[in-house]
Amino acid sequence: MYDSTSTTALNPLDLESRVGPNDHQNLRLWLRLLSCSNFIENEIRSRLRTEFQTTPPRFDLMAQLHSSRGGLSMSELSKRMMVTNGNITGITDQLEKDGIVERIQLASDRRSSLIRLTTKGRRYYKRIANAHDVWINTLFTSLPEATHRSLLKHLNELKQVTRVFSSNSTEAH
Amino acid sequence: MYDSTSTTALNPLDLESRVGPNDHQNLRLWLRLLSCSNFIENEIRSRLRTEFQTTPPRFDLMAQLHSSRGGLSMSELSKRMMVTNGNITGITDQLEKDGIVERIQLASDRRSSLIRLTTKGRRYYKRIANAHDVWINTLFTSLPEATHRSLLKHLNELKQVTRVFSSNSTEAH
DNA sequence: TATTGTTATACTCTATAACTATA
DNA sequence: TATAGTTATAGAGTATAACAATA
Repeated sequence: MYDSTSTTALNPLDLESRVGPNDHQNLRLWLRLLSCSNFIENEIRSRLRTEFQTTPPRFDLMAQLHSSRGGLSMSELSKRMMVTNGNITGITDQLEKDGIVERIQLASDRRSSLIRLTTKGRRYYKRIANAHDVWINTLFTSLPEATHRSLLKHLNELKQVTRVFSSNSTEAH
Repeated sequence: MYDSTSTTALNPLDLESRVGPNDHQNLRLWLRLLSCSNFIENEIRSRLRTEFQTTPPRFDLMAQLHSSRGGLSMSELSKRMMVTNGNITGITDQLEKDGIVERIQLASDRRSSLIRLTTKGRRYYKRIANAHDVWINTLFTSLPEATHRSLLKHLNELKQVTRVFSSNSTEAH
């Protein structure tokens, strides 16, 4: 049974251990989601650090820039990464200092600038992204195809549902 | 419209936007999982802060203690929360200073101590946990029952799969 | 020798707000 | 007036390692 509250070798004590038999199914689902996500994120954080001396936020910023060849504004990065402008400035400063990204002044709006990967940055990003792909593929390798498809579909539903919720309560932070 | 570049209201640009058409399905699944989890976690972090002046790690520590009435050792907390002993010491210090937890010296092993919620701590925890339940229930409320069940089941599979992976490569950190 | 927990340190991320310069 | 981005600051989490006390 996938949902036993007792602990076996396959159900180690972790974040989810805090749910009791009377807890809501919603809480149970949330903790399970969180513990999956935290676990994988910790693995990745650790490898990014030891193998590439970088961090998830920096890697995410590079990935966002890589996926939009023309570059992105600070505000756009801020929205996508769901952190404040000030924090984007900080991460961008570090990456710029290392020659990985550059700020391009815009003639059209002189308040704004476009952030882009440099050539060096693009090479650096690709090396990390390749390793990252291997990590993820290894992690997910023995997940059955049907489970994979189901998760992809249903997590998308969850995403829609939570977005709607939040746009009602915490509009545009 | 919260977004410009070719995105519908139901698919806003976010972490997941960085996947391109050629990216692996595994990467796609991971980013979807991460963006669900981050989004909910951000909501909760924000509410814990503004409504209860606390943080997810502190709340998690309290929850772990609450679920095991007798209390837990620092090492046990460290394992469950997947952070180092030193960090558990820090969080415990803060909670102890606020009178929420207490350290109980053990006669059986004088190196170790048992961390327990105080009476005040238990009351405080219950207030937060109740609010937390409401938040989670609200977030998940319009998720169809079948989707819920499917996610619960398949996330458990994912959990097993990733655990196995990690115990091969990073035994007992 | 190994384990429990503490201390110290350096770094990063986060949140908030005041500020500038443009629009 | 509103927006883009910067600066400043305080606080928290994280990783690492050295350490003391005990097993």
